[in-house]
Amino acid sequence: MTAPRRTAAGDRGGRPPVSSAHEVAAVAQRVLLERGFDETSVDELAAAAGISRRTFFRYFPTKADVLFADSPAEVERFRAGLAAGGPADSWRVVVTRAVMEALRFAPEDREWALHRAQLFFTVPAVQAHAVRVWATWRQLAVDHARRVRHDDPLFSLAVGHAVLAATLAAHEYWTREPAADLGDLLARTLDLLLPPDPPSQR
Amino acid sequence: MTAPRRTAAGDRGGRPPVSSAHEVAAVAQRVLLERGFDETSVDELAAAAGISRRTFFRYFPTKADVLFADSPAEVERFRAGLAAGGPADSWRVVVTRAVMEALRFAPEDREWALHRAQLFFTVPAVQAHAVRVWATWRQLAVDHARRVRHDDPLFSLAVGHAVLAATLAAHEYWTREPAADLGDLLARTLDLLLPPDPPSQR
DNA sequence: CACGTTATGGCACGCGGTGCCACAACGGAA
DNA sequence: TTCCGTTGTGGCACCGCGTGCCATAACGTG
Repeated sequence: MTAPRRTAAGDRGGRPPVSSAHEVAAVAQRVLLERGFDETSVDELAAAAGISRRTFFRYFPTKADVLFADSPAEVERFRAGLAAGGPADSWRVVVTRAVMEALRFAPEDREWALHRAQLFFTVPAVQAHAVRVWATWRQLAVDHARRVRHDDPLFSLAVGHAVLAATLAAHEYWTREPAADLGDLLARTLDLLLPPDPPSQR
Repeated sequence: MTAPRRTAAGDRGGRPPVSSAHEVAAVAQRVLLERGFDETSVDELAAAAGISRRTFFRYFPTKADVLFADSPAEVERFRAGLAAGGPADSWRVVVTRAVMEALRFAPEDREWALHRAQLFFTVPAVQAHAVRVWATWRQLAVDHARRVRHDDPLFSLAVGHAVLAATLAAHEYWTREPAADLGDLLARTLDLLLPPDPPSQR
């Protein structure tokens, strides 16, 4: 019947892509940082990456998404970090470790991460989009908290929002004091904002 | 010269507005809730309010702004609440009171407030805009915290983000349990998320 | 009536984002 | 080789949001 499946061998067939999401993101990020987010149109980004405007929107559903190309990897690290916590570990420690692990970057990516963070707090459109992306983080944190306090949904929600608030506070401070270590800042803000262990009462 | 100032008497002159921001907001909010945010165009909102599309954008800089018509009043209540705290009051109590005071609504506005909260967590465009509006809240909270701990800017930032996180968590819970009292929820989430009083160490 | 003032509404434009479709570039089978 | 299915590409038209520009309407005052 119409042989829908390709034989085997690499699972390829059809026209090969002229580029990749990673390549386009790398070019676009550089251009966006150089010329400004709102001052750069998608047409310019596409031209810089050597693709058409229409193809750009196949790689990224939104102009802002090009700044979050590695977001899925971060989310996956966060998820793995939450799952890696042993039963003996305090949940606050588990969450803190997971956040720090998820947001860790290679030294050569530090400047890029800093620039991106600065975009969050200066360009409204980027910040707006970041909130939508980080909803996944929040949900993961909420699910994790629910496993600790399945009796108190408000507590779980608060934990989820606390994770985001701590992450944002650390990044905001970082943009003003770039010499600081983001990991240290995250550890401190999480310690400040994560609710304390539930008292043994009730 | 050219008599720039009108004589006196009510400070009026020129063509009178055909409507007001409050009237337009009331109509638009109803339509948006009935037909959905993304499914309603600005042309439809303008037509429903009896004004032109161009005039709509003079009343509100953005389609989403029509949902935040009373935001300035809330911000002002928040600011006043923060300033009203006596020196004997704990800063956590002051902040909690200020938030609850700012977000208090008349009983007849309860349903509208609930619907608006539901829009925050379902329509990405609204949530994105809310973040930008609430940056003012955060800044006020940060400034207030700085008066308590002027030595620790990271602490101040964390407080600011905690206020927003608690507000969001309370609203999110409220949208799922509309029978709950928003004030109670706010008090609980703020108690969970506001950092504890700085220990007397150092 | 002429004038300044203020609000309105129409028009054109740019930009982000989407649906549709023709076509290009690959592998495989006849 | 030719035909075919598959997959990526790019062009085009379209819609909605938001803005700048400008003509004009509606007021008060001289």
